[in-house]
Amino acid sequence: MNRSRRLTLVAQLLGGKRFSSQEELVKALARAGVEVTQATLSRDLRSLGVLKRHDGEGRATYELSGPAVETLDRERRLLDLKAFVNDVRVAQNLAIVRTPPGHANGVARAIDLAEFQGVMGSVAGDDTVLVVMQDAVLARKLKKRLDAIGATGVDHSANGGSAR
Amino acid sequence: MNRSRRLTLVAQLLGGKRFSSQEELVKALARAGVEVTQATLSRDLRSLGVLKRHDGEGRATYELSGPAVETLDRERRLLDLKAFVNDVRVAQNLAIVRTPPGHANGVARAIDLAEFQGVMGSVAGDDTVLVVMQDAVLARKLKKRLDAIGATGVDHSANGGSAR
DNA sequence: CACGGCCCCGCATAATTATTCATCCTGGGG
DNA sequence: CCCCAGGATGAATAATTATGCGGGGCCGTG
Repeated sequence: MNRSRRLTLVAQLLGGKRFSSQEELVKALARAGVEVTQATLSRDLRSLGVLKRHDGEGRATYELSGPAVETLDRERRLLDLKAFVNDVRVAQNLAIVRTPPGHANGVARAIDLAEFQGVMGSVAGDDTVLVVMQDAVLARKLKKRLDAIGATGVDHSANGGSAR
Repeated sequence: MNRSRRLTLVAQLLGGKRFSSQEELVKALARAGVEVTQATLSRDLRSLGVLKRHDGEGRATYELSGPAVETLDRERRLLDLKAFVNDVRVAQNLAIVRTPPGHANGVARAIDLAEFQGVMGSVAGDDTVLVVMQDAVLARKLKKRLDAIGATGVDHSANGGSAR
């Protein structure tokens, strides 16, 4: 198992579930067949630009750096769309995009920056992005585009549970 | 020194300089005349929703993840409308308001509080507020009002209903 | 005034995360 | 083949952050 493969896996795990400590993540990696120590993981998280946030009263969550960071290259945005769009539904001129917990923001930004035709704006919650489209036709077109991007790869099945 | 004052100060400090550990922040607070222990600060950071991220190579940074202050008075909210509404678009009966990252919530509250005519409710993401209006006409009117406020001063003649 | 409930805080300490140091590989030269 | 440089990693440990517990202050009630 080489390092960059491991980094990818870590990113995927973060996308799929909420982790509140590095030890948790170490165990998840172990279950996925990758054994590393917390020390290594700490280094990995740093190079991935992962951040730790406290949601409300209580537990911490590791998240891949979202929109706020400058390090948002095209590469990364595409990854967001590819890896973290779970489902897209359309209602009138609105598109509802489901993501793993905590990734709505990143996906929303990715959608904004991708400048799909007809996007008026989007609002991100925790695991849902609401995209307002100019009209129903363009909304359906957006869904197709996103579905297509998601179909092209990125394995989501790496870990066990989902948090919501 | 009252707690919420301290929280405000912490938020200001975070906005002005990079801090990479709570101890640093504790010292900065001390210089500003507020003495607290790291324990208290840890709790403060949590309630402010502050996050810690690692920039590129090396050091960590604490950042606010949302609106800096939690107790906003009316004065302040109107300021939000003036300063943080970047753009307003209308689609059907919805208004999409863009703000600087992290200010959507503040702006949303400000909109609710201003009680513009026809506002049914609003949802805030990170940098976007979705305002649901009674109908398209009122939505367009809202856009005009917000545009006007942004261009000039604060408009005090708002009226109407809000839901939230 | 006494009492109970709350909230906030500091202290001490537990829990978590980052780093230091020693290895172990790997890939060139020489 | 031998040696060196660089990168990655684990083990141990330092540094940082979170928290259990108890104390103190502040109401509202009886």
